[in-house]
Amino acid sequence: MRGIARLARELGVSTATVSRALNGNPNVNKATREKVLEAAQRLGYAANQAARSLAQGVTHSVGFMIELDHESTTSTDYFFMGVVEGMQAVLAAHGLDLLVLPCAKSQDNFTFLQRFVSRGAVDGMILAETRRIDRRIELMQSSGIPFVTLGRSDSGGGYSWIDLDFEGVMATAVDRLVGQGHRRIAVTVPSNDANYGTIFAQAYQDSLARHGLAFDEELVFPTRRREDDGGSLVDGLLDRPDPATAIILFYEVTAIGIYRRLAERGLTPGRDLSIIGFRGEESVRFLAPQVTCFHMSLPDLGTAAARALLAQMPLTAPAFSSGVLQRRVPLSLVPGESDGPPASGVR
Amino acid sequence: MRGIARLARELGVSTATVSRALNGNPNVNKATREKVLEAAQRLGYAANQAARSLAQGVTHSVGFMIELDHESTTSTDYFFMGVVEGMQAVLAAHGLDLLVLPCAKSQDNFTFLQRFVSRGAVDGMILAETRRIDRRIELMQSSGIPFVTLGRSDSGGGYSWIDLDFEGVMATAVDRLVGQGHRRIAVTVPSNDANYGTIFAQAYQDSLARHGLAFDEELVFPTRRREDDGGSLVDGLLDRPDPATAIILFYEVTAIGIYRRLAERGLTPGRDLSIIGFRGEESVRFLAPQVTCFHMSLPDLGTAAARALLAQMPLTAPAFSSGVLQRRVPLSLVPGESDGPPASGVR
DNA sequence: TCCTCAATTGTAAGCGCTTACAATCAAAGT
DNA sequence: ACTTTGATTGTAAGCGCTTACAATTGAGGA
Repeated sequence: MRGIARLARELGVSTATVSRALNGNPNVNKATREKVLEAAQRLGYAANQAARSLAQGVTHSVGFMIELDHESTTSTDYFFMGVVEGMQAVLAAHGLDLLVLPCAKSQDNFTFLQRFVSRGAVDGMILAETRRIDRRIELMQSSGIPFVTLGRSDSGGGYSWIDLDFEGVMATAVDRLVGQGHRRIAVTVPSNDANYGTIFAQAYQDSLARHGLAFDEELVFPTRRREDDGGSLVDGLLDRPDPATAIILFYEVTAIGIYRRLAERGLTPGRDLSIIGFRGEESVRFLAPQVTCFHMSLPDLGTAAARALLAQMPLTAPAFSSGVLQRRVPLSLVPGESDGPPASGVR
Repeated sequence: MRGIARLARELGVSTATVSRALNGNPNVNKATREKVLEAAQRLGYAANQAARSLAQGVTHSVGFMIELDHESTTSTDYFFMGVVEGMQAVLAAHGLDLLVLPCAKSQDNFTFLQRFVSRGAVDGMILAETRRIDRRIELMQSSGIPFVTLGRSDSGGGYSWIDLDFEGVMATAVDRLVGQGHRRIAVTVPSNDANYGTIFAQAYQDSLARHGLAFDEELVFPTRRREDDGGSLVDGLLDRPDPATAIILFYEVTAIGIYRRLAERGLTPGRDLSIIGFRGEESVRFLAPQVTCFHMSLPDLGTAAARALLAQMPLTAPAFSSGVLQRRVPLSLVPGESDGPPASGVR
């Protein structure tokens, strides 16, 4: 005999009483409860999770599905760890376990998610790297399991998401550059199919429009998260009749290639070409002159996601707030020396 | 009625037959099996995980416990993600789910682990960031659940671990430097309590001894994973009667601070001070001259860990190989220009 | 003294799935 | 024609826990 039954026999009470004592049910004599808890402690007892889930119909755990993809932002340990830290803290405070579920890039992410969801392995789900069109969202909606996405998508109806405030960042960056006198502002966008690329590009267009600046498709450069892409970029920017004087980078690492090529051409970042990075990354912290970029609290992002999820979970949702929550987490500008007024005689 | 019972009724067979069909039990008529599979597919059925685990006494999932610590090695660029990639692939190929379990730094990691283990939430466990003395190992051993650690420890008896080949790296680095003519070789070691610090330091001593070089405690510098620590280091190295001419870095980022300070002193890396980094990190890839360092395949590390675990799991263990597996994953030298013969007139 | 009621505990029916064992049936053997 | 045998399916007993409901007990009230 094992598990709760063993405890029950040991103490001469029924399994029901043990269960109640262990679960904080008020209908247990105080003395009995203590006896049970003591014995549980002594025997190193912990309720079997499968049995518990089966009986309760609830797992007390939420999944965080991530995709293993070198190219993606969320796949850097730093980003991931930071976000998870925030999530974990909030969830743990509500008695929920966070299970990070890594999906291989080669694997179909829809099927992957479906498995966990339809098997009832989690009570809630957080999805990362949302695509512009993402079937996972409809899947989650039809499953009825609470979920939140880290990133917006065009799929599905109203659902909860947390995203970076790309619009705010872009507006701030463009405002700053325009204020410095720039008129030809280029931008890099991610070359993958994550939705943030589209959003970033759109925000760029909108910001230009707000200043009455013309949108030139040739100033939009799809780049990968590799520093090398910075080199050719510089040539593309400058070797044209109407060169750009500033650039906003989605991936900050691109700055490394840019700096290098600028140096080769005898040019100086911040003077001959103004550069603003999106999210400050560690690899770039050491560049001189320091890249002007935006910072954010990664744990806060995780916290926000976890909270949005909790708001939908029957167990924890405060009755009043259970609903769709959509929020853009702001980033704050950290001025460096990589931007400034455009050199008059460009080139 | 739901679950398997629903399917059974729908098809006019017993739940036992459905279960057998779904699980690939050979004692099912081929036609029946197809009928069942078709219906399952059509109705989007997937077995409830809790029920399955309870009945089988097995979860088909393994945990990978990590600790959330921004400061540590692991929180850099792409360590965990790479490792997880390898693990996930191997485990998935054996029908096992990988659950990454993040433990907050503030949380007691022993208790954290104990919860998952004693509740029977996983069939196997992989532990990261092993300490020199690590109670988790005894915990796992007494639990009887198969486990592997990423990193060695002095705790427990014989158990499976996978670790980096610190000894090999150190030997190669020292050999190389000595070959170039260096006699005063310094080293940085991590200032935290993870076991790899001790191992690295020991390997350093051993390698020196092999060359008959004296060990000087003053040439061992505990450093954090911050580039800043490189600066003071340079002064400590050079401003002494008997300056060091080379240094081996545990954290490669330290090179950034070193380069900076060397430049301030008008000195050149590779000429005035030879530098060899341990594991090549993204943040340092861009330094010029390029840092001589070691590279490894992160996924291979994960793969090795997963395999070592599988060898202990009754379901998957090939009868012959179920046992303790201890392996040091080698790294390969990637020569840069940060090392070379010591300048004759040092300083 | 008998009854009511609240506090506490026990009984037993599941939760959804697996699996040992029994049952059925048709093909094959004698 | 009758038994044997293998293939296939059904029956039912759990897996360890929760929980509705019934049972017990003692205190307080009529």
